[in-house]
Amino acid sequence: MKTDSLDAPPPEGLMLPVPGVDYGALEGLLGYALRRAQNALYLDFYRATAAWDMSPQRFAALVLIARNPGMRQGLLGQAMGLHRSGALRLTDWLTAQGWAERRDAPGDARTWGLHLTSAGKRRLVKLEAAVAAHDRALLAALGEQGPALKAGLERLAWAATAQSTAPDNKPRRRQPP
Amino acid sequence: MKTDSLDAPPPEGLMLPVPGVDYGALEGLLGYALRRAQNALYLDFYRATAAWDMSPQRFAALVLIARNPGMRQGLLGQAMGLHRSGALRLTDWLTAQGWAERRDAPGDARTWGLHLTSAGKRRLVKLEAAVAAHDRALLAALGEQGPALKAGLERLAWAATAQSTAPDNKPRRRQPP
DNA sequence: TATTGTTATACTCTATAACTATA
DNA sequence: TATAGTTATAGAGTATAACAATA
Repeated sequence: MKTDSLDAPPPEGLMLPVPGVDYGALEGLLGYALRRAQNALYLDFYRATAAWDMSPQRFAALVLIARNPGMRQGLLGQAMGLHRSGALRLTDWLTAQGWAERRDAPGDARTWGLHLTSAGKRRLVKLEAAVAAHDRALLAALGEQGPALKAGLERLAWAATAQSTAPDNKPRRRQPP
Repeated sequence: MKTDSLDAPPPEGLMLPVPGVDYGALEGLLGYALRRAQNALYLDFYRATAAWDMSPQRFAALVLIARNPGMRQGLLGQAMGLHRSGALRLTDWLTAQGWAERRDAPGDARTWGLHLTSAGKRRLVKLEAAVAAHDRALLAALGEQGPALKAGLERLAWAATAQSTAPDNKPRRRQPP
């Protein structure tokens, strides 16, 4: 199951409109506008977190573990839309870098409880501040329409979910060649 | 240069809020809302284009080539934020699948002119209709705030670009280990 | 000397499938 | 029998670097 993805390397460059190129139907698409915005946001995220070896996904995992100490690896994957194996690799990286650690979970010997290390908690404070500043600057640039945009994105996520999970719209994965 | 990316496989699952999980600072971030929306939109794009072996990126390339017949491979990459080698692979796939073809470009013997094949043009009509329907349904679900959302996304892309390319904010790529 | 496209290679992210241990 | 996590493997997408041909 492969294709065009959500979590990939930071883009080589910006998807800025190139003068002289006709974008045709793309200009009118909400999906394309979303893609362009995310492309730009990703690049700015990497810039804002240059002092850490961070990615939007890793950052989200750190926040989730911080706020839900002892959470299972599988639950982390579920919250992030990842397969179990993806959650494993992500957790491996976080532990290897000293951000988090696996501890025995009470009750079920099959599972780990994920926790931030002391160093991880300490480092996360500054990292969260950097991400918050990056996000705040964007929101500020949008002026009074910022909050409406965020609300709109949340509605959009909901609408797309409803549409792709509707009973007569069978979900689909990419076909093998 | 690797990490978390824009074009990767369709996500395993939706990034829906999981009951009982505390999302902490993520809930307030514009960037996280954007990510969630794109996750859902990607999944719905794949559903809507199930009759083709399509991805948002491939679709964008097809539209660009259709509207700019004879465009160079490098220009395609530039418009899509891709490295030359990425544009090459993308073009290889489009030609292998019979969507497009490389023709000699007049004037410069180093470059190709990219064109849709006749079959590609024919197939693109239905594909564009399917994508447009998918996008229109989302826009409809947003009601009268749809156009504002699209405009907001365009402003957001602009703001993030301005922020990451500001003179005192040096752009950055992920560091090697 | 710079640019276009190519080749070869490597890395990251993701998924699938089979396996182990536990429930 | 089902679930959590693991291991091993494969595939897609992207990038880097060196190269040839052309400008």
